[in-house]
Amino acid sequence: MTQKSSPTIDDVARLAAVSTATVSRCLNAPQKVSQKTLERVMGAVRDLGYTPNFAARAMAANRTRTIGAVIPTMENAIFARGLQAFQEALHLRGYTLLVASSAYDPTREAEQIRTLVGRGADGLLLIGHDRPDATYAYLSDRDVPALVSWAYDADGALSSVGFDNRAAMRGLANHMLELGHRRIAVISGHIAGNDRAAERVGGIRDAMMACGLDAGGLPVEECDYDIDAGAAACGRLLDCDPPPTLLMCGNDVLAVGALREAGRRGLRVPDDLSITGFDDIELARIVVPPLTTVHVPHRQMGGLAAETLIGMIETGTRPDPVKLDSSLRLRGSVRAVRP
Amino acid sequence: MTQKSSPTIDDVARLAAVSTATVSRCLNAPQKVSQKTLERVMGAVRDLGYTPNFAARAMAANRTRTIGAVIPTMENAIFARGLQAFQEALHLRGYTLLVASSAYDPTREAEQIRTLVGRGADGLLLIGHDRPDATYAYLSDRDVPALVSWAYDADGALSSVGFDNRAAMRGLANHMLELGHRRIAVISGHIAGNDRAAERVGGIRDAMMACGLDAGGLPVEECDYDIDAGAAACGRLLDCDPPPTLLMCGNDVLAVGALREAGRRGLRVPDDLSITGFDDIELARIVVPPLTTVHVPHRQMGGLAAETLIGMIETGTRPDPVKLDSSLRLRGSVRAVRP
DNA sequence: GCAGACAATGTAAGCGCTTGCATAAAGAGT
DNA sequence: ACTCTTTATGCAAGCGCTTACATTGTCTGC
Repeated sequence: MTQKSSPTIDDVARLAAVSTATVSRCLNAPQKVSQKTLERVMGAVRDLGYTPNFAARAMAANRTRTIGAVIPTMENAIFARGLQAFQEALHLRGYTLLVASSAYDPTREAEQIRTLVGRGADGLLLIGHDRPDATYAYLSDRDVPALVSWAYDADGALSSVGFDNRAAMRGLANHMLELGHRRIAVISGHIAGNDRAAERVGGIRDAMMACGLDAGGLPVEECDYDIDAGAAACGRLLDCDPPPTLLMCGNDVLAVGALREAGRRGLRVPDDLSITGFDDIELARIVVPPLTTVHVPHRQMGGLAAETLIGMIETGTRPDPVKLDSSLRLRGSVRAVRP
Repeated sequence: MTQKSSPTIDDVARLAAVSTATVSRCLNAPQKVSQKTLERVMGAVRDLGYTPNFAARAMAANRTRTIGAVIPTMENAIFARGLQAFQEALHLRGYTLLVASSAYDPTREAEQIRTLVGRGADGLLLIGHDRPDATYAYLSDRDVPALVSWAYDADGALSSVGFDNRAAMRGLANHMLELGHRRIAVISGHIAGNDRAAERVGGIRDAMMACGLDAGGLPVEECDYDIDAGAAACGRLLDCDPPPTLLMCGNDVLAVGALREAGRRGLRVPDDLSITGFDDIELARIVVPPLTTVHVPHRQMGGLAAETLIGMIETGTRPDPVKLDSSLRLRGSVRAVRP
């Protein structure tokens, strides 16, 4: 049914009156071929509308110039944006991106990794460090270069190009403590299997402890990373007595949910309740009031991750981990506590 | 460097003491193999951690159970959502999705189509009908099943599973005319090469003409599909004298941009200016005021497109086009004109 | 004019899988 | 007991490309 009549390299070779080897060289290493032959062959390629068969190429060359990425979800714009930058950088170097998502499930992640490797990915980009040993064993068995992003851990099984989630959230929490907030509650994504979520909550605790506060009593609601779940979690936290003056959320999506729930209850943000996010997606600037959040350097991270991973693939070396800087974005969703 | 030691079908065959043909059958047609052999082979597969090599498989079988989709952009959540549904439906049938984006550029779209076909896509999903004849010629040359979504045209070169953009926007425009709006302006995405954009503007003109209004004088600003461009276009239209009482936008993203610009200028929406969108993405319900818009049945469309395309691939028939219904979502961003 | 070096091209062996066909084994029917 | 099915398995030919190696042609420099 499919590709009834796609021209093959043999057709091109015949039409240009050369061997298939020469056609292959014209496509992959033109400098090895005489000008005259090159033109003739490229003419034949054009006339036939020839496109090399990817599978055959992958099989013969044992590389695909394809890189796989397994991200937790496409739903959150922050990953979409980061991948966009990653993809653009790959494209400049002649690589193609294959994306799969794991829905924050380690089992699915392992499956997706296998699929991508089976599809011939020359290297992999993964998010965060927290995954089963078996997955790491698989990667090292197969000798597949892999890089972690979105997190930074100098001692991880894989090298990383990311930022320090803990320090970033600590910075934000410090700022909030300076504004006088003491009744703090947290809405976090599920922490199991998600080091970014764990580190962010950890950063808040760090800041509280440095202030001499009891971080053990910090109310933390874990939920899925979507607006409705964020709203529900916000509701549960607001029902506490006394209610918090500040809600720190694991990402902007949860914060938007919290904002909505606060509005539904007639609370004014930031006068009655301050809310913070994390990621700095476009949404953070569009909601009313705009969200105070942590800006994640997604473009820089994507670009650098691409360069680094390509380096690993082409030179076979393990790179030094890179820690990028995040920064605070102070906007209207927070204010100081009334004295 | 890559896949130093991935086990092959030969390794499995040796370990299970059968031929490679039997291993292949265990994986692809288990009912053709005796229970005993099946178990032995599957055990070997598990022990070795064997994953079939995709490229080899594609080459030998000349099909990949992969479907390609070329969408205008990943940035707009409406495509992301629609693809999500498409992908889920494909997955149920054992197919995998490969996505590429064209940035609304017909040349890039043609490239991406070639790439996907070169990668062995068994079929393609494309958005809209407006593309060069050469692209259609390529597809029919190669006998690649392809389906159009997001638009409906009974006479298109390809069959479609979509909705009537013109009728949908006409419905919204009718409603706005009933509310008394007469000074209407439009913010549209670029119309060249984009039948959806063209049809939506056409739908507004239809409604106006049916009301006896001069559709020729309708101010239309074309711009890129992003928030900033929408805001800028909104600014240009508001500078007209007299300014419009209603801004109809080609999609929700543009409408959010318009909303922002109106706010920046101190105009109250909907009291001073009504604004409408199109698509009904999540954002439409989150902005203040929430957007009146047209709900696109993206989930239904994605699911049905998947079924239809798989049908085309597996039976080789050309299906009847399907027209789905869109519906209005009336929210706070519009109000009747003061008498 | 000729050895030596280099550039351009061809030859052919796979890469890891699927599948048509041949073969072998096991029942079924008479 | 013997043939005829039916079922399970093996054999081996590709699928369309890349690339190591062999071959041929073209200059250099002496």
